Amino acid sequence: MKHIIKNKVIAAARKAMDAGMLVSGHVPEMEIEAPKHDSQGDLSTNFAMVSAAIQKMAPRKIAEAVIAHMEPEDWIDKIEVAGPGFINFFLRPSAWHPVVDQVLAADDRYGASDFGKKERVQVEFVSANPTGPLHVGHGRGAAVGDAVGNILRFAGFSVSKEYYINDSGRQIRTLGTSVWFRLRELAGHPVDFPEDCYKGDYIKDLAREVLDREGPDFISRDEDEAIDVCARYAAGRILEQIRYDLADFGVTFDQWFSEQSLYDSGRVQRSIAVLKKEGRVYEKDGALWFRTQDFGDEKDRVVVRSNGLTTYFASDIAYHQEKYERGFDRVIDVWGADHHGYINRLAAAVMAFGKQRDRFQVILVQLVNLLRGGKPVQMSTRAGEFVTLKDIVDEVGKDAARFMFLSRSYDSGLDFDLEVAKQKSSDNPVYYVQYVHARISGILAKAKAQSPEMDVDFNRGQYLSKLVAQEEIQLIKTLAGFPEQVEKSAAACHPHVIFTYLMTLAAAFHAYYNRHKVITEDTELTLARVSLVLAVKKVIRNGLFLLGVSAPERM
RNA sequence: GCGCCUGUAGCUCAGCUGGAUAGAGCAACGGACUUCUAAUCCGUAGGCCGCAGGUUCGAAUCCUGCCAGGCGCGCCA
Repeated sequence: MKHIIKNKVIAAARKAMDAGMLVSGHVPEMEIEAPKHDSQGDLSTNFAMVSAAIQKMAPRKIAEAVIAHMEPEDWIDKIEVAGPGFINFFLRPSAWHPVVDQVLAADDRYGASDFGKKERVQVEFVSANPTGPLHVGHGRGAAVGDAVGNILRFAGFSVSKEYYINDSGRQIRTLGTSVWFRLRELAGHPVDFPEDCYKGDYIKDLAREVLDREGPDFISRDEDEAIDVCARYAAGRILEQIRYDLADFGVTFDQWFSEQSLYDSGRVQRSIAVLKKEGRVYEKDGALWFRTQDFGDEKDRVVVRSNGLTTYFASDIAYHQEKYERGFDRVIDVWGADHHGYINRLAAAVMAFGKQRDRFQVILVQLVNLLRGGKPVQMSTRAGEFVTLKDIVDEVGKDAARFMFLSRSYDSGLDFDLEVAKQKSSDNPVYYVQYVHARISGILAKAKAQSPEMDVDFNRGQYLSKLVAQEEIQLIKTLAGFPEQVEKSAAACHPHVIFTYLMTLAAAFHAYYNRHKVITEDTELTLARVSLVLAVKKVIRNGLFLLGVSAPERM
């Protein structure tokens, strides 16, 4: 509808110019949008205002000239000039009816587009160290990364979702040490458990498993070797659990990428060699420094420590170089907000490898405030006391958790109240939206039962001219807005745009539902309304799908 | 001190690539179930858009400064 209006405006402007009422034929970028108030019509354009400078005319004069040359249409009621020069279009219901048909025809592709032009995008998210279970913060990152991937894919990007496994380095070693100490405890050797080791109960479980597998003689193994065995076993098991928990949360990846593999393949050393060759690094105090300041970082960063070990940064450089070599046009990393200090140095690395800055993007997800009935839930990672993602999914369910995580912009901190997420009421947005889907399913089932000859699933927008109620037109207008919202959400990588849209659509439906019966005595009206609610059902489902939330037939 | 994020109704937040009279949910108050699911709806009330300048025909939106909160500033990951 918007581009039809836009074309009409352009055509009218040309005619106005031919008639000598406008001086320039130049058509600037204009907006066609739905005004906030009904008194301002159904659609509105700022064409006259943005043309004022070019035409050297008052906006309202331009608007009047354009309207005067507009071809009349039977679906346009009237066109007005308003405010500083807006051109407002008041449409008849027939203008909106084709939308229902479009939704039904496109079905699960309604809202999809080629906006991304198949650009290859990698979205890397979660990427938690396999040293312990995923916690709440990881949950938000997982929900965001997964939804961003879904949305970009739907908007025509070629998307790959990836998990980077930090299975190398000191933390894994610490994990091994933690298990080893607990294992010795189990075997009856009193130990002084180190302060910097992982303290959660899961470490004890892992120690028990290692002991069972390796047998009692394991205790007398060389400590260095034993820690290594513990580390490898524990990391493997924890990663397995992470995969499982993510799958339960509805998150799957196209690729799991091991940090260790970058070392094994010599990739890290090669990247460092390239930096050396290109003079990007220098030695100071026995360490090797990367001149990240040349690319806008606040200070240079160490890639090889004076003890000869590489830093985490070194493998990250190699990893990101490898991403581009795999052919991705754009790389998006989803990180917790506490890692923001890391962006500039990695961006420097990307630029050092000759990539444009905008091909690397970091989505910083702000922290989650976990509450229970309004009161903060106390957590201490050091003491190993924290609420895991699994705990949350077990308590409130996957759908409620995901919807809650995606309800706000990730730029803002998020209050996640377990009590609210569990409530089956209007306090809980997920049910508000899912309820629409379930309600419509109920209606369609009843319609089918009453008139078996009416095949609602193959309904193709019949008797749509019967749809004239204000709530019906409002509902169709909202349906018409979905593709644009998907595009907006994709362009900004903001999943909450879809959340907000779904809430709006749900509200429009509930308002309609409470005012009008779908199944009436009038067969034609009933068929028209069945088409309409079927279209609503499909759009709700498509939107929920993008957020990774299910659309239930019954509640 | 420096950097990133945030500041909008009592609370939680949308709106931020500039547009008309700033929106939603919760909480408060008053209504609607003989109905295709009341997990819903309708109404009322609630605002120096943190403060001060600037740019603009027009600023919650862009720029600058300040104030407040969160996070970060390692040869850790």
